[in-house]
Formats: sequence, structure tokens, C-alpha cells
Amino acid sequence: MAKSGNKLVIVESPAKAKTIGKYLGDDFVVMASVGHIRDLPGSASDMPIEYKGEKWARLAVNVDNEFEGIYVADPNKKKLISELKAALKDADELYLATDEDREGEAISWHLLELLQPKVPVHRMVFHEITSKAIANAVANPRDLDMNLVEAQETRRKVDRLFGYEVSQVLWMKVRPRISAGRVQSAALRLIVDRERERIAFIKGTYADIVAQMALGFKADLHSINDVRIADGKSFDENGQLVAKNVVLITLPEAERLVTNIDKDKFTVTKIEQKQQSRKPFAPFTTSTLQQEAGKKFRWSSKRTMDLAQDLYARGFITYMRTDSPTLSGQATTAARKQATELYGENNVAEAPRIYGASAKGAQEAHEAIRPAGENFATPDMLRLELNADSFRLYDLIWRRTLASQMADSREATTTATIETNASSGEKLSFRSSGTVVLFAGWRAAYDIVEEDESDCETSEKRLPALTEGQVLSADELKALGHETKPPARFTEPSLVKKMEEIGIGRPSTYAATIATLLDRGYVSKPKGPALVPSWLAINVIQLLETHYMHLVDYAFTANMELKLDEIAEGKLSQVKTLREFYHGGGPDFEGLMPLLANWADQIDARAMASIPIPNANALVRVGKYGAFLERGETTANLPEDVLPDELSPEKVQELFDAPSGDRELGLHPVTGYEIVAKVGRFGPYVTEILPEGTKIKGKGAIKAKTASLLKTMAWDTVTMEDALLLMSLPRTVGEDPDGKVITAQNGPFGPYLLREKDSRSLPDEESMFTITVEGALELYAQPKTRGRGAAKEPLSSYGNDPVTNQLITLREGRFGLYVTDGETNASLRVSDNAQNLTPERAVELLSDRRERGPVEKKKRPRKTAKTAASKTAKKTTKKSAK
DNA sequence: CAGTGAGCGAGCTTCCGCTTGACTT
Repeated sequence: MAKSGNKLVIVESPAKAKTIGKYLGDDFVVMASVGHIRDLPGSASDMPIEYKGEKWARLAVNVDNEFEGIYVADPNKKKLISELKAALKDADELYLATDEDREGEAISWHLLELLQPKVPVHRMVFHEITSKAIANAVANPRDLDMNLVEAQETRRKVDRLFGYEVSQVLWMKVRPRISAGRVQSAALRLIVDRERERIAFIKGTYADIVAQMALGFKADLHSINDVRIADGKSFDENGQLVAKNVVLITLPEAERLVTNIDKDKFTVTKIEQKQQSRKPFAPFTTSTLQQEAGKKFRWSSKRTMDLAQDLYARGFITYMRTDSPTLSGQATTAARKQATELYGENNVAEAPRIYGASAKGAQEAHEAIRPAGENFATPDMLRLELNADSFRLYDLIWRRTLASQMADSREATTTATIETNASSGEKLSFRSSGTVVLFAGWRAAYDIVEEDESDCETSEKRLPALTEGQVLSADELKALGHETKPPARFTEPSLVKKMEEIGIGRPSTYAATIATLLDRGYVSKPKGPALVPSWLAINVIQLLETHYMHLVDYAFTANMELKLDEIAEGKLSQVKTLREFYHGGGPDFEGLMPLLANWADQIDARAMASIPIPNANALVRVGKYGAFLERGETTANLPEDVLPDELSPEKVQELFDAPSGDRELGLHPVTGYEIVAKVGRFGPYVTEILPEGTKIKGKGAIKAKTASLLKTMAWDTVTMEDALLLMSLPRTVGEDPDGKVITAQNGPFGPYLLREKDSRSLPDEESMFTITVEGALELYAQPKTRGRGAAKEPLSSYGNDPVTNQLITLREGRFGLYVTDGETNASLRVSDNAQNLTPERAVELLSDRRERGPVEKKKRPRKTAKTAASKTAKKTTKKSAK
């Protein structure tokens, strides 16, 4: 890369850098920032040392003073940043060419702050990658728009304050490591709300009659004595018939009518024809691409985006994260030209079609997703370069783009009314309709897929030629019973559509937000693509709605966007907006801190974790080891595969009637007692069922033997063999030289040895079954402290502490390195290590620690049942669950 | 939602947006 440029241009994406590099002369070096390069640090430990003692260090936003944000360079971009700095050294001008939206403007500002250029700086923007547009952009630079930057900072800080403060409340009141946020909580509420609608839904039943006509088409009963019969749309969500002027027929009535119909006496009484034209769809945005790929190929949002990313990086399509359906002039021309060549001039729209964004809060920094360049490659030309799925996606995008510039289609729908008189006197009218495409227009290029598969049949049905008065016969008449269906659950694409509609999330985050919901255990996909909320999700949403309704109100983001727009226009200040959001004092919100104040007393965690089941006189309680049912004093197991909307009163009764949800493993080979696996307060365990009448209280009582599962076992897979092994504990290891018996067993704090009253922890669960007398004696030879024997020798010392006048030493403990003066102990931070630790730093660590005061006593941690969900890796490297 | 026996230097988890990497076999 020995290009001798003296002007440095920085864009956001490497693929874009490559393309633009071709249009600019040798004087220019084009590099990419690869997104944001600085951000608020993720946790207090990543904060610069000088801020670590601050109360607001965990937020990285100084909520006590002007809401200053502490930004740090992305630790994963050290190499890139030094390359940018090196390139800047050789440059005599800097062009910041990041996207022209809130985030793009902020990236430019962060670049300035980080690179501190000493050469002239220009902000340059372009919306189309053509040599003309780019030359134009270079010739007409502007200054950085600090109002826009402030709007981005406000957005960022609101999200940080909301997310971190509310998540903390959830850790204390629900469970650790879960999360809340402006976008994810609103999205989760959509999913939970939909599930509640399904739970509350009462189905309505109705019937109709289908006639299979001899001419090879079907007709449905439409009306009786000229009154329409009720169909699915005639009912409300309570199963009530609400439509007026309809007659409800039941299945027995429909069956009775069938027996009263003469199959050979149908007459065509009316034929109606309607024509309609249909406009093509707009070119793809991120959201519509995900929806369409979901419908046509059943892909998840992530799969679609991964494939699109690949097409983009290889130069086949334009940028895939966009909220704009607008085609550039170049693209419109290319689409029209190619559509004319392939489908003929008459199928192309007379004038270019212009598309504008309809989505709420659209920023439109990019154009629509379309084939790249000024001459589109046909899918066939790329067949050898693309794998099967990439090909399908390119083909879809290409067709959509061409279709968007093609003519309206024209269709004719013919509806025939066919009547017969039942022998019982009723006049029965049947209807059948078929649609024919009269003029293809854009439909020559693009297929329509109906939202609901069950609707597909009607759109393609054709009718034979019929004339009024014609007499027909039916081959078969069938009475069919139907039920109304509850609203469908969201799928990934339909959720994305809804999120876009209400303006939460951005094209770059739709897929990531869904991944977060899956990752937190809020949502799963137990069957097909439907997103099903967990009981935990309902618990969390119930808490947020009860106590923090404003924050999960769908209008919250919309209101915030209005304020951000005002900030971007210079009409409102960042600090005022943040102050009112965080501390209160504004007209429309009491403030995050006033709202969260006294959370400890105000929130009844148990009540929030109790979910009433309609008409079942029972609750779902969300516990540490999953959900269970509670009715008065009794509880019952709630299997994980019972989805929230399947918990009918009947199902609840069935679960209470089931033998306490125990998983039966078989009979104990010696005692003959039934062995079962259960889930209790301390996690999954096995126990035996004593015969009825066994004395369980008082003198001579027999207690059921129980044993916790090992960490490697799970409630739903544990076997009888496992159970026998567990119940064989405590195991006698042997005798020590004095004849004292040593046993090994499992306890609340893990596996341990016991010799009379003297105990020692075992290193792992397996040791309970394998340790020898020699190994045991070795453990007993060491004092009763945790870890490896006596307190270790200090690794080094740093002189006396100026306050306590005690020697400061560095030691290695359970949690890693720490310094101590014998009284106060302080862990080393991420930036510290044994080599770079100076006496000054050691003193500082200790005084910091002293200042924060003694650590609050916590309750004893309980053993965990299953291995904790997923150790949260860094978000960028997270793999999506299947 | 079961119950047998510690003694101790905790600190972290979490948000939303912008953008693509990839230590090795």
C-alpha cells in the first residue's frame, strides 16, 4: 500500500473505502473507521483510572455535573487507530466522509477527538457512489455539525442511563445478569403483550358448507335466505359474535342442510367481474428485506443479514443496513433499462417511480438495497460466483429493484353466485371466485407471497367459463366446522416490521436486539419461527409495567426522537434534556432517578414473579430454577415445554393432579422404594418415595433419602444409575491411622470430607467417588482454609502505608492478585499487574478501597442447579443460538 | 418447591449504534 497520497479520507465501511478509492485520484488515501471507534466504557473497570473512584464510574456519564460522557477508544481497534494516526501523519488534509446521519456525524467527531489532527479538516458527505457525486462532495465540504453530534450523545447517554439503572433493579428484584433497555424492553413487551392476547383469547366456533362442483371448482356457502353466514371475521377476541346482519350456523345445522340439498339442482344466478390494478412494492430496506426473506425462504433476520453482508462486501449489492427505499438516479435508470430489455417496454412504468421513507424516525443516510453499479448484473451472470443462498438473495433483491420501476399489474376477479333451495325450504347461496392476471406489469419480475399460507389458495384460483342461468351439479357437499384463531405470535421478521413501525431500533440493530432477547432467556423459538416469551419475560414486563410504565411505553422513543431532532436543530440543549430525563423537572416525565427511588421497598418481587392464570385459581411463580405452579399452599411442576398460552384451566388441573411433577426413575433395587427426580429450592435432586403410612415424625421416624444432582447432571436426563450413585453417599473413604472414619459427601457448599467433626472441602464432585485414604489424609494435613494450604507468602512488598503505617504486601488470593496492609484489601485492576505495580499505585488502591467503606454482607450464595445459562461473551463475538 | 458442615479481600453483570474481524486444526 505504498500510495503517495497527501489527503486522507475516512469513511465508515472498508467496502466503501475500496470503491471510493477507485474514484479519487492518487492524491487521496481512503481508510475506514469500521464503525464507531470510541464509546462509553462497558464497565467501571474499563474507566480511565482517574475516574474510577467516582460514584458515577459505572455509568461513565457524570450525572452530577453536566452529564459529561467519558469516552474510551474501542480496545479491539487499537491496531486500526494506530494505522489511522500513521496515515494522518503523512497527510496534509483530512476529509471526514462518514455517513450523513446522527451516528455518522458522531463518528467524525470522535475521530477528531481521538486523532487530534494538526492539518485542515473537512466534513464531506455524499449519498451516491459515483465519480461525479464524489467529486462534488470533495469540492463542497462543510464543517462538522455539532448539534447533530450532541443529539447523538444524548441518545447514547439516555440509552446508557436507562439500560444500566433499570437493569440493576432487575438484578436485585428478579435475577442477576438479565437486562432492560429502551429498545429491548419495548420489543419484549410487544411479544409478551401478544402472548397475553393469546392467553385471554376465547375462540368462537362456526361452520360452513363447501361444494365440490362437477366442473372442477369449489364454492363456499355464503348466505342463507340472503343473510350472510358468520365467518371468522364475525367474532371478537372473546368468542362473541359481533358482526351484524349475519346468521351463525353450527356444525350440526350445516350437516342437516347438506342432507337437504339436491346435488344436481344448482343454478348460476350472478356473475360479477371486478378489475383492479396493483402497484409494485418499493425497493428493499433492511426491514422489508428481512420480512420478505423470512416469508419466502424462512430465514431468520440474522441469516438474511449475514448473506447480505457478504454480497455487499463482494460488491454485488449496495449497503444493506438502510431505512430508505429511495433509489438513486443511477439505479433508477439502470433498473428501467434492464426491465425494458428483459420484460419489454410496455411492462415498464411510463415515468420513473420515486420512493420515499415511510418509517418513523428514518434517517435515510443510505439508499435502498439494490444491485450495485450502473449496470446491474443479472442473477444468471453471477450464478457461478454465488452459492445457492447468496444467489437466492441476490435474485430477490434484483427482481424487487426491477419490479419497483415497472408498470402496475392488472387483475380481474370473477365472482360467481350459485344458488340452490334446500328441501327444508332455505335458499342457499354459494360463492366462488377466481382471479386472472390480465396484464403482468411488475409481476412478470416479482412473485407475491401472501402473509398467511392459508390465504394462498384463493389468490390463484381460476374459474371455468360460466353463464348466468346455467345449471350445475355438485360432486360432493361437505359441512365443515371452524374455530377462530388467536392473533399469531411474532416471528423475527414480523417483529422487525413492528419495531420499525413504532420507531424502536435501527437497521443495524434489529437482528442484534432479537439475539439479545434470545440470549437473556426472555424469548425462545420452541416450534417453528414463532417467538415465544418465557415466564421470566412476563415477570420482567409485569414489573416494568407496574412500576416503570413510562419507560416501556411505546411512545417513549417517539418522544425522545422529537427531542433529539430539536437538539439536532439547535433548539434544545443536551444537558437540559439529560437532566430532565435523569433527575426530573421536565414537563412530561418525573425523571429516572425519582422514578427508581426506593425501588427496594416499593417493588414486591414476589408479587411481580406471580402471574395469575385466568379462571384457574392458580399462579405461575417464577423462581430461580424455573417456573412452577402455586395454588394456595400446594405447588406443582410446570414443564418447560408448556408454553404460556397453553396453560388452560384444564391443563393447570392436570398438572396439579399429576404426581407433583416428579420424574419417575424406577424402583430402588434393594429397598423397592420409588426413586424420583424433583426440582426444589436448592435445585434438582433425587429422592425416594416412602410407602404410605411410613412414620415420618417423632420417635423411630424414617426420613426419605435425598441427594442433589451433580453439576454434570440435569433433571430431565438423570438416570436411575445416577440416582443410585448419588444416594450411595456418604461414601466411606477409609480410616485414618487412629481408626477414625473418613467419609465423602456433598453439601450446601459443595463436596467435602468429614472426619468426626472436622471437614475439608474437596476440589471437585468427582473426588467424592474417587479419593483415597492417602488423598484424604493429605487434605487433612493442611489447615482448614480454602485453597492451597497456609496463607501464601507475599509476592512482594511496597513499604508502609502512609495512613496505617503497616507494610503493604502483594498477595495472590481466590480472586486473583490483591494488595493488603493487613486490614484493608484491594484487588488489582485490569490495568495493573505484578510488574507495573508501584508503591504509589498500591497506596492509591488501598485508599480507594478504604474510601468505599466495608463491603456489605451478602447472603450465602446457593448452589446453582444447572450450569448458568451462557457465560456472556463479548457481544461482538456472540454466536446466535439455533 | 429438600437440608448434612465453612469462614471469607469480591466485583461484575447491564444499554444502543456504527462496522467487520477470525488465535488454530
